[in-house]
Amino acid sequence: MKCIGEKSEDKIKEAARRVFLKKGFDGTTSRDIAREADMNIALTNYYFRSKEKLFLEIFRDVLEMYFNSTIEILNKKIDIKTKISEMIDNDYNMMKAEPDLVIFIMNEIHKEPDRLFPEMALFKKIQSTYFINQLKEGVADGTLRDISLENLLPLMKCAIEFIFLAKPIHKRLFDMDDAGFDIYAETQKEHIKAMICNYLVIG
Amino acid sequence: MKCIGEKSEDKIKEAARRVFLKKGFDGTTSRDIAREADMNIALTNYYFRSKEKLFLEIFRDVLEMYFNSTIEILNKKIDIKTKISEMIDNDYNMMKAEPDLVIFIMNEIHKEPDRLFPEMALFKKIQSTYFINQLKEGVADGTLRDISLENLLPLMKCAIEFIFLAKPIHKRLFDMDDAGFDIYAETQKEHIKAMICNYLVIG
DNA sequence: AAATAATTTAAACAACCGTTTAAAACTATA
DNA sequence: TATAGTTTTAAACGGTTGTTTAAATTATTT
Repeated sequence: MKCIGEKSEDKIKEAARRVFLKKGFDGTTSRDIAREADMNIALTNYYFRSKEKLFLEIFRDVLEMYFNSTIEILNKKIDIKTKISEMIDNDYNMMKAEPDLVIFIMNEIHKEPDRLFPEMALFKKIQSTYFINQLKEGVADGTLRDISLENLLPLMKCAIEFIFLAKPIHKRLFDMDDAGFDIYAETQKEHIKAMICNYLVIG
Repeated sequence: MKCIGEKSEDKIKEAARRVFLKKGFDGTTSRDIAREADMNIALTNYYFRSKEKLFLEIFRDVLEMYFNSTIEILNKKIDIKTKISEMIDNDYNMMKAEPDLVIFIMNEIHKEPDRLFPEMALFKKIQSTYFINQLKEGVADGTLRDISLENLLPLMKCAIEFIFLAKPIHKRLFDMDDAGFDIYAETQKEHIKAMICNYLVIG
């Protein structure tokens, strides 16, 4: 077997991931992928049978990557304020490292909700993290405001992800370049941390 | 002139708007639009010259619609707590009436930020609303927390828009049907109102 | 080294894309 | 009612799409 450099299959998958994330499924052609991977166009189908199959494989990976770090943090045995701060930092770092990831997920699911969801396992995991107990206990003993996971989790995610989702709009709206946006995003991060803790933790 | 029913030009534009919002520019074919409008395929180019020109016209309308109601509310002469509540209600109603609108805007801009922005006029309008004065005054006399419009405005928008943007995910994640989601969204709306006012208004 | 298997290639496939054409059908004016 | 102008039509255009083919090349096994 040829072992110089990556295996062709992986090269194609990584190239396809980049192109799909940037242009979406509909905006990506087989030839785009082949060009990005610097490989012959027939190899996509040789290794993955079809553009659709390749896409589904990548989408599953991307969705798992999106949720896994969140689940990990939710399960940490740390106090709730620290956990919220870590969650938001984690989201912030993810959006900086993979700015196309969330808009890609949301848009592809929006266009065709049914075909894209994997087995329930991933979702069950979120429903049963240690964070849920922490929240329930805090609400029971009166140290935390009465709020469900369903409502709290999106509050943690939305503020950071939203400004990155609408990054071009915010840059234009508030006259910022990329450096200015970075500073802006950091400020936003601290606001949302303070705001949520303020609201959630009583006393 | 034939005056029974709508004019063909309007019929095509409205059909195109529906299809574009649902499937995006890349996912929409000229034949999709013709079929949705129940018209011959050549008429799209007869009235709008090209798919691209038709799209740009629609995109401009949609972007304006998105911002105009926000600007209107920001300019109202009402107290800041009421204004925040109205802003969030307005967003909520818009997301219910036009669930495809925001993800459409964000995704199209994400794919090609440069070509899609109209003249600066719309953006200048947001920069100079009455809300800005309200905020600055409140910060100056110590009744409001020190926060910029750039940071506050997205906080108002993100919570509601985000859960609708990720509606299929949230439905799946928390095991809700459409009725369940509606209740959930209403709860979220009240949380975000309380949370922002709590954070912003001192004392 | 010969034979077998795996990989890569250029070329082609039918189907579909956005767009154009030229004739038909329609409306308005004289 | 004849004529000019507008709107609609079916059919076709060249180009691109995802996918397949069969031959060429490379790697592995005998």
